[in-house]
Amino acid sequence: MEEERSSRRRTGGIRMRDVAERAGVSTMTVSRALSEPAKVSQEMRERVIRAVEEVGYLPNLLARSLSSSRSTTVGLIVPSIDNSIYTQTLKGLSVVLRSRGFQLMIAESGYDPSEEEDLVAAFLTQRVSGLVLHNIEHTDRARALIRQAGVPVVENGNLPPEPLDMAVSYSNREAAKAMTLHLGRLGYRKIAFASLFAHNNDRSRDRIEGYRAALTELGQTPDPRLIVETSRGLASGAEAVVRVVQAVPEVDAFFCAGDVLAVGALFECQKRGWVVPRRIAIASFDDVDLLRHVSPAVTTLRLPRYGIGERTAQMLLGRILDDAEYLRGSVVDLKFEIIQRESA
Amino acid sequence: MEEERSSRRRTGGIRMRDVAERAGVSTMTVSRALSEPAKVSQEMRERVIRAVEEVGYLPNLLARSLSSSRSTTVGLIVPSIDNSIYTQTLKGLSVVLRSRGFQLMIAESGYDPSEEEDLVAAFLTQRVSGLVLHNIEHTDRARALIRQAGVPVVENGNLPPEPLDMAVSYSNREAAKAMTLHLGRLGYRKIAFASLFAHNNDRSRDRIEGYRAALTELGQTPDPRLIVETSRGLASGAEAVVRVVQAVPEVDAFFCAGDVLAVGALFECQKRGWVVPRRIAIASFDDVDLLRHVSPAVTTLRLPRYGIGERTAQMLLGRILDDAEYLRGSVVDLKFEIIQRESA
DNA sequence: ACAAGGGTTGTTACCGATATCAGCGGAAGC
DNA sequence: GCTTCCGCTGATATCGGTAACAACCCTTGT
Repeated sequence: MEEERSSRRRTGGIRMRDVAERAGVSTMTVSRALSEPAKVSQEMRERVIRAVEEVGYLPNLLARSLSSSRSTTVGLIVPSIDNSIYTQTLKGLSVVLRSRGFQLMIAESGYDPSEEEDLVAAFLTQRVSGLVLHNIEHTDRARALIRQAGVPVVENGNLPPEPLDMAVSYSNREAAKAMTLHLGRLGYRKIAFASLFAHNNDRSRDRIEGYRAALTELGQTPDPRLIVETSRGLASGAEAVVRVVQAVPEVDAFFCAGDVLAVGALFECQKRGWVVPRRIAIASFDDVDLLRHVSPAVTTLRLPRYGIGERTAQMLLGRILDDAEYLRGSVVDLKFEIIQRESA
Repeated sequence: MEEERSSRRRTGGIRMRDVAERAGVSTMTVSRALSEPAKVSQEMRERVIRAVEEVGYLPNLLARSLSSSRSTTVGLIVPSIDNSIYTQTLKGLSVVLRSRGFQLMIAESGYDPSEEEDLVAAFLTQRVSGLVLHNIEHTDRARALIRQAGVPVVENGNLPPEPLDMAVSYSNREAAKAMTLHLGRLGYRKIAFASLFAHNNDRSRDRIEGYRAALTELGQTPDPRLIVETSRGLASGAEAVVRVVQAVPEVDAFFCAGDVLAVGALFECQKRGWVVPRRIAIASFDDVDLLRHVSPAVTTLRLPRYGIGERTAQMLLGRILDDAEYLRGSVVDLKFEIIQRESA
């Protein structure tokens, strides 16, 4: 005559105890059979597996994580979730994490450091076992929270001078510099640069800096009229061309800090009947399929988006699962590549 | 002389008990002050809040969820994470969920129903309190798992004839049909259709069906040579044009089942010196910025991508937080819109 | 034959929170 | 004045697992 002695009504489904009773063993044996099969005899393992299937048991990861103080989720914070540049990195992360049974939680900060801070807190509250941040700039409290929680973190939008923990990226500064130098070597003298808004965006700022550094190296003094800040989108690229041309009609090259901007710029030039690259060269940041298929095909930088995600996940897992303390402080530079095509 | 009586070493950070001791109250008062402030006196509330800040307490959501059998995470499964069509929906979901303190977990099934099943199990194991699926086709076990878990689900890639629970989408069939009819009314007679692979893809299949239905309504017999199945990407769009033109040179309209395909097709036509829409019309599925800015601007379907995410999240939250049982079984059709431009 | 030790399994005490119900003081009702 | 009720707080059991250690069986060494 079994009686429910608990005053608290059970809500959930089948528990480990049910499996244990069915298999005629203790819950510890079930737990071990599922989590550390090597510690259990062949026979027990099979009996447990069978019981699991018979009763349709799904482990409760909340309970497991709470008890073992170890979770299988990783949090990702990007500035803006609907920006296509993150999808490749996201894919790389997802593939590697999933292969080891980890889940990815994603959120967007809207380029707002204080929102990033809130999200860090929210993720820590969820007890993620790792964090991925796109920014390399963080509020003091965000840094403190992360340090206090002792959670491994990878920054991956840029190479941070002082990494929070680990970092995987390419150098925005060096990439912008390399392309600008490349244009200079090709003979272009009046190289304009269309930047995305640099407010709360370390990537944009570094790109501008790289551009400036290259000009200096080319023996030029950066001309502020050749630098325009704009938002994302095709229309912005077009508008950027208009603004620069108005200020400096003799501009002969246009380097855009984003693929979409470059396409917008290209369309605008074509609308004006300007032959690219004869009248004006165009170069882009970040390779996408589109840039290879427009005419003329656009010279651009290939960034290791997928690899960043992949490597980020590997390092995080190394720290979480294999306790690879030697990874702490690693800053991995995955490099970029200039793709020379017809537009410059 | 306090002594650690537990044999198990504590790993975590500051617990609710620490806050309670600091504030000189019981953990229940802390718990209530944080989760149900109305049930606690003004004074206690303030004392607790102060103690929380002083000791730097972050609640443990794993423990909360386990104890209350209520979680604040929602799982999203998409066929392919690096497809840009999901970003708007993802954004809509994210914004609404976050506003109510929920986190989004995301995973990709790779168009594989059995992988979807595994992911459903993985998410249920994580005790998500809601699921969002892009597919409307699922394995029997996936359906069973979901039913057994009693978790609210929204399907949102298509309108399902038999919803698992709730659905928010537009009708792929009706959209394809509407555009095809539109082209027919504009006077085009030989309308080709470029489809994405239909294997394990209900959306693709419904689009083809809609196209067929429209032709029938136009008094034509669908010509299999005018339907090509292809993969994603600009190159595929171009190649699709090549294949159709070879088989049916007199084709006068080309309806593509995806924005990227349409651009690829447009480029190919221009490469061949064909005037669009004079020689051949082009129409696309799904609106993106690019289609408005190419020349000629491409006639397309505007799909309620963001709204789907938003509404999906609202319905899920309704079920989870407000116990809105009346939502069960709802299928919301958010409609589409034909954007008439120059290419057709 | 007996102690030592490895491999398995079970018992018990937690992980960090919340549900439930009891207790307590003061206002309201008669 | 005394009972009733309400608002607030706390004690205790529990959510579904795992850590740590004890217990047991059997093999091995001497």
